[in-house]
Amino acid sequence: MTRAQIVDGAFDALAERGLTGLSMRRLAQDLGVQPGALYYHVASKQELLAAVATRILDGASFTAADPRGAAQELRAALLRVRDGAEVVSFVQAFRPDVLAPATRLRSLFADPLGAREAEWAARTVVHYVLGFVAGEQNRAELVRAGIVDEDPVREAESAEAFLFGIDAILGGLALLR
Amino acid sequence: MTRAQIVDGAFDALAERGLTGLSMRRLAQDLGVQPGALYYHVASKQELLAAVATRILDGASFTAADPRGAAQELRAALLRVRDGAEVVSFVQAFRPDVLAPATRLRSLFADPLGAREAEWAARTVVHYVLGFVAGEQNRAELVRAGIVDEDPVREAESAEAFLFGIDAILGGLALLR
DNA sequence: GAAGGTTTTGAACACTGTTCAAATCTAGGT
DNA sequence: ACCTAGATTTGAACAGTGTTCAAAACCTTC
Repeated sequence: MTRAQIVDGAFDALAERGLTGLSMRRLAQDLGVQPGALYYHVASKQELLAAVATRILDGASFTAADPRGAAQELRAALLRVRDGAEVVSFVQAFRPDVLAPATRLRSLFADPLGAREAEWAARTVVHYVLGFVAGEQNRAELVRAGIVDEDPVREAESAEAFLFGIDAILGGLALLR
Repeated sequence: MTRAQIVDGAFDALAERGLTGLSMRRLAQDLGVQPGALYYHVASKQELLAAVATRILDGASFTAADPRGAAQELRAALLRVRDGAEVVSFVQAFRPDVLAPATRLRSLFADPLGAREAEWAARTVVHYVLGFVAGEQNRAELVRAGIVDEDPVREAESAEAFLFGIDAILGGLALLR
């Protein structure tokens, strides 16, 4: 039993059962081990979730040269796994450096803007992306739980809606150069 | 013991001890009652938090005629109570209508934009405000817990940073008219 | 004072994350 | 082959969570 196996298991459990279905006990059960064994390899559930969040963000290569593409990459990576945005948001709360990948985003703004403003610009984009995708995935969870009905129109338009906001933000940032 | 008293107690407990310090048992203890008694007046903790979130948002009168002022009002209301943004975000996840006050925001965009776009614009602003304030308050919690040091510079600039993002978004939205 | 409805209790259920001494397993060295 | 030392795992417990529900207590109204 290695740490990597545990992180993998947590990632898979998250993808399959969502964040509410991811408990240390259930994870241990999946791995065929007692709960206490996990704590030899992992300090806490928070630390484990931080590793999972990093794995989620690894899905975004952040190769795009423009902020628009980077934002789309980030959204895609978050959407790839159930509750992805919520996990990243949660981890960001106590480990703000999880979004170090977003440093790339910041540097994309560094040209026209000052250092401080580039930081603010990157954060603006990240807040929006995280909030938007969390909203998408939350709705998906409500649908899955049968609390609200599916909304095919909204789903079909979600990419368009996302880009509407991104383009507004980026357009506004361009004005502030 | 009335429902209003329970919501008040929950609100006060939230303001004093934060979201992690707000349990049904502790709340019952504060009110000098057994935990089970709460469930005669309140269906669940989720429902209770929804009521608390509504109370938090009541702090924002949303009288401002411009989106910029409305966003500042929303931020102020969230900042008024500890973990305010997180609570509202959480409630929004299963009761999207909590931000019905933001309907006002949407109508502010309805003039230059179409109905669909006005909705997207309002959501963009709300995502940003919620994310930004959650970030502020999370940092405050980390400071309170002694995990990170205070950052007076950042704190002093937070209002400026907030408006930077808001102005970028609103400026960009104005371009899309 | 008795009846009836409203509210509270007290105890339990089924979970949660986490800790830790004791048992087990796995090398390495003699 | 045996033994020792270190690395893992177990099993049980601790302290907490939200929630339920029969039974008790409390009001009111007749």
